Amino acid sequence: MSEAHPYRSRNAKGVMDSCGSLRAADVGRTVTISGWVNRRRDHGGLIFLDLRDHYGITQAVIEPDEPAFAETDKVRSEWVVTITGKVVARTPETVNKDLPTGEVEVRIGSLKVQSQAQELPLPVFGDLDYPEDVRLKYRFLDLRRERLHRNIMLRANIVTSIRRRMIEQGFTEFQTPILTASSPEGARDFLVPSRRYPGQFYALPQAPQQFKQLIMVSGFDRYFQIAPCFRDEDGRADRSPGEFYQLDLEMSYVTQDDVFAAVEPVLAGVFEEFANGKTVTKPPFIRIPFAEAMLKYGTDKPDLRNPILITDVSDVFARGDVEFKAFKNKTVRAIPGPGAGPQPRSFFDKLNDWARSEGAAGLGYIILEDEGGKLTGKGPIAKFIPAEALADLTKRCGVGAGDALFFSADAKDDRAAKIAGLARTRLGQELKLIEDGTFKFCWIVDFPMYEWNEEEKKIDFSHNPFSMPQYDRGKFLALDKDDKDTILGLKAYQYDIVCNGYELSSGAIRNHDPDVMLKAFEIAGYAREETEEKFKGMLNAFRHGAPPHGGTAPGIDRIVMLLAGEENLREVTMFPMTQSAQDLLMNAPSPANAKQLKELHLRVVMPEAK
RNA sequence: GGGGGCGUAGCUCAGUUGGUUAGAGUGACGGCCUGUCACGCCGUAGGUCGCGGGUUCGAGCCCCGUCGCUCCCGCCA
Repeated sequence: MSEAHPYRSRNAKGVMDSCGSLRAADVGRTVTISGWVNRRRDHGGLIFLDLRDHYGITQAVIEPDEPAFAETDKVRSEWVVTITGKVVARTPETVNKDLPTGEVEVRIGSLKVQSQAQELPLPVFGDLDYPEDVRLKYRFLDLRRERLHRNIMLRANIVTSIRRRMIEQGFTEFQTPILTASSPEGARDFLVPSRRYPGQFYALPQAPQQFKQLIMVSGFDRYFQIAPCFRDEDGRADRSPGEFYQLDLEMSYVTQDDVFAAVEPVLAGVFEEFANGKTVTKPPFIRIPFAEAMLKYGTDKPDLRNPILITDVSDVFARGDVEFKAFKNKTVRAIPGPGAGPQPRSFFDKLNDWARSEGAAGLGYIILEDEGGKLTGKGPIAKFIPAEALADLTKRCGVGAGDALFFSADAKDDRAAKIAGLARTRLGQELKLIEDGTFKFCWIVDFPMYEWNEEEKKIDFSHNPFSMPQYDRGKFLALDKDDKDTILGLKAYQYDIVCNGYELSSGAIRNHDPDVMLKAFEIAGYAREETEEKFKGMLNAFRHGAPPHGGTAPGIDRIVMLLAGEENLREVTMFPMTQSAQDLLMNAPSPANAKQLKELHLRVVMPEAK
């Protein structure tokens, strides 16, 4: 303790002083603290500096007859300074109750400028909103601001909590390669050219999928990793372009229920820890089969805070006494609008316009009114629906006088379901029915193994090609490519976790049987030799004793986004790219020089100008 | 790849039907001010109205193209 520290002093207990540490108990001490000048208030004779660091804000003050006055007079916002001075108590009327350090201030005895700041493109002080490109280019300034700084710390704390909870559940963290092989199916890969093998490429992992399965085959159990995942796909508000993080996990000798039982307490626990007063679904989370989700919610990621439930009413419009031609021979889904009856005509017109903009033919509706104790329908299509049919509709959809009922109709089931789902969300928002202050979890289970690709007229994997089909092994191996209906009806041990309308996690019980795997890929159009070649390592492993295994991979970024109350991943990512996948701070991507290209045996062919 | 929104001072924004010299707040700079904590008061500087083209006597405003950011569709096993 003999030599003074150049930036930060310590108290008698050896605890470091900072811009957030000083309290009334420190009055009388001489301290050294460093930080950014958050704000400067010049009273001519008297200068106040609010000094800010990671830990907080402390007011410093100096009077004109002090030796350090001239130096203090020079400093501006965001300069970095070190001050040494005496901690004094503020007079009662000058205490700032909004600051934890507000009972004291530091009298500047000496001040050293460590770093100056040019005029700021983005003020750190204040909480105004600024353009995204400026925020990204000057991310280091944005990160100094309270909101982002808080979000990033929240993220770090959440990740720490997840690690602790996983380890407490008996999981072990393993690292997996970043430079690996490209895999077919799925998203577009990022490729890394090989210097030593001309014309050959590594790929960045879209997820450590095959590695975690190999870890299970290698005899380890209960793997997890906060894993970076790379996918060359375009961004969305809830999907970063290029890269993101997953809580990747895998377990051996487990059923689907075992995976659920392992994951639920971790997610529920971490949400409860950071929910900040919001309620969280208690495990076990309810399980909704995919088909039921598509019917009742019109999506495989339902927001259960929205009380609206969709009902299939195709049969009502198929009845002989219902003569509404536009709905005949179509899938018709009814979406209740509780309490929407009194809304003005413009409300219904706007919804109809919106539905058309989503590609629907429109959004039909009837408004339900009480006419002398009798429930009647009003609106453009009400006249086509006789009383008996109307009674059936209202009973099945659980609506009454004062409510409205909307209809999504399409020749194709999935399109009718999708529009109904969008309408459900929109109605929930417009009618303010979405419950606030809660995180509602559910599992979506029994995803279809395959789906029909209309464009290419072929069968595709609908989700994860490594999932185990829910089907008798012998019958599966005997399937013919022409058993289209059977194949498209197959379900997989494939499941998602959904929270408040966001897909948080996707997982499966894996297919660890090489014969079933070859068959599964064959059905999706991959020749056996092709599958052997693409998954050589994994198939080989499966032929040397593979345990049944399964897992899932919750998205870290989305978990943090939900807990931070943000609606965009960039608000919880330290150094995000733009939606068009550019890093404006580090200037990536950028051209490679001739030497680099030569070493990699690459030549650039620019796209032709339009 | 496609559709919508936005783009005016360092920053946040206003800008009428197309009409003289494009404004305000904030920040910067200078002056005044001893208890502020969004300090206050006075003054100064700061603009290729994203860029290019067109219509017009005249364009920040209208038209076409283009660039950037963003939201969405496609895509995301």
